[in-house]
Amino acid sequence: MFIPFQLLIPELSKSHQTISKTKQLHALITKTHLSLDPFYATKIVRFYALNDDLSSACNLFDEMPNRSVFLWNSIIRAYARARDFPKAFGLLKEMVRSETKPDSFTFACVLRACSENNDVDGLRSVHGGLVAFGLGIESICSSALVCAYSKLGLVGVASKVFKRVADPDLAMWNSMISGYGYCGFWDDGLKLFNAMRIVGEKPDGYTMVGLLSGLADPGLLGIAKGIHGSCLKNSFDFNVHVSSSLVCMYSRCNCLISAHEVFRGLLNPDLVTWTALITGFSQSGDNKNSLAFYREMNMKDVKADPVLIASALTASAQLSIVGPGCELHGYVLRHGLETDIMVSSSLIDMYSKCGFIDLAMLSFKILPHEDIVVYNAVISGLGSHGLASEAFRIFNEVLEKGLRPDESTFSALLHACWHAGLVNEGKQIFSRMKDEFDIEPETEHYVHMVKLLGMAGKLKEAYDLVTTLSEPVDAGIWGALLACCETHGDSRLAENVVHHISENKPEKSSYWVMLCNIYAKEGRWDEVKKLRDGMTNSGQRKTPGLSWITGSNSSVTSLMTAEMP
DNA sequence: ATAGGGTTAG
Repeated sequence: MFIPFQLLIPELSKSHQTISKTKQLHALITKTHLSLDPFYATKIVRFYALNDDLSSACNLFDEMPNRSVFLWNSIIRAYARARDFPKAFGLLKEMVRSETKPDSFTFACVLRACSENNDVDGLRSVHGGLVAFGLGIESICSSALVCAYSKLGLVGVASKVFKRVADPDLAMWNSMISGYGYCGFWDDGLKLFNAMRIVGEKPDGYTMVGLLSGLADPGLLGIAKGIHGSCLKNSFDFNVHVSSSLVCMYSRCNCLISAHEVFRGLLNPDLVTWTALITGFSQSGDNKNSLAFYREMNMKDVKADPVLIASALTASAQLSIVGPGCELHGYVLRHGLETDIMVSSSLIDMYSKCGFIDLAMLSFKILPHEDIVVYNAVISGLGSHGLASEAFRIFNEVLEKGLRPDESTFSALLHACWHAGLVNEGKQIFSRMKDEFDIEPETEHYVHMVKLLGMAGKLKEAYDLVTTLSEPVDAGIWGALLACCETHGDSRLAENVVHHISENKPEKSSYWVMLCNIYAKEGRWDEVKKLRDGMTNSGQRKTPGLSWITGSNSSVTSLMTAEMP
């Protein structure tokens, strides 16, 4: 097939071309010397980018003697979208030195790349660059800056940029409102929303989504309902993004009844909305309903994608029933999703949480081993089955591959050591994590260390480790230590720990119950009675779930109701 | 002539 010259312009005007047509168009403009005009090349670079053939796009770009802003922007955009940020950055630097100067669109594109790449330093330097080109208060650059800074959590800097813009347009208002939303400053978002209406700017769907995205606490349900009402009044509930945000927001606020209500009001919920609902139920602990909704969705003509499959697999893992997980595995195989990172790591996690570590390993073995997330899933699976040496073998594979372990990798390894009672190995990996890999231990790492040391009877060492932390120490860490005191019947240390906890979190009655248990073991019933009366008087009779610390709370309940000798 | 900045699940 050959493209005649008369068809060049019509073919270039299309929005998409196959890779073979793109190559023919490329050849055609080279032969006719139309490649001297960057207009044609710009179109073809776009086609290459849409076909994920960046090296051909780059060859064409390199051949071009004249490069317009359009041509530069399209090649930079192509690399930025393909997440080859070093190349996109390099091209921007080259462009700055060239005769064609970057414009606001060039910078907007690179700014987005910085935020997707979590590159704060890059962001600051691009910010400096665009100011040098006189684009510091230009609206496209400013809204891109506000978004990029807030996505990286620097909402203060974002708001400084915002305040310098004299007459913000709708996109600018929206960027700042959703910026506050990402960072959880819903109240600042709401203030800005009101300010926006005072100056007569009409909000749109983006504005509402931005406002909703900041709400993630059951305590904010009143505010949430208010914003929901305002969405209804303005008919924004017909916007799929707004309605899906409403479903997510109610799920985050743990109000699944409202999430479900909003969902049921939709004529045609899309995949995103289904996922919001299914994930919402799973995250609130109602995994049965989560899977029921997944089945309901399958009856309709909505096709699940990797994100949804991963979420449904997580729900099955939490139920520890392998049946639905196997069904999902079948779907994964039929649709060729088994190499997707999210899917495969949840599949490994599901099989190991359901007790089938061999099936987890089987899913792992067929994968191209190149992502730390998948390794973390398998290390954590092996560890929770007591197979610590296997877990360490996989860890060494990570290092041999040149992959960088992250905080979850170490969390999984420490957990593995705890399961297998490998105190020295645990201590060793804990220091390597800091010294060799430069990862600061977080609460979960300390909890694992305390459990590891405590279970081995090294209560004093565990206590010393906790006291090296700066106050306030997370109550979960003290709780883990207290559980170890309970196992070993060390009431002196337990009293000390409870004292530490009650300085920060006096309302946590479960810790008092554990101390109560320790006294009971020692037969100090007078102490038990004192504690129990004290708790009854302060209305703290109910014991919240302790399973995450002790593995079971049945002994606690029986003690609290038992008659004392 | 050309595309190019702001939103949603995980």
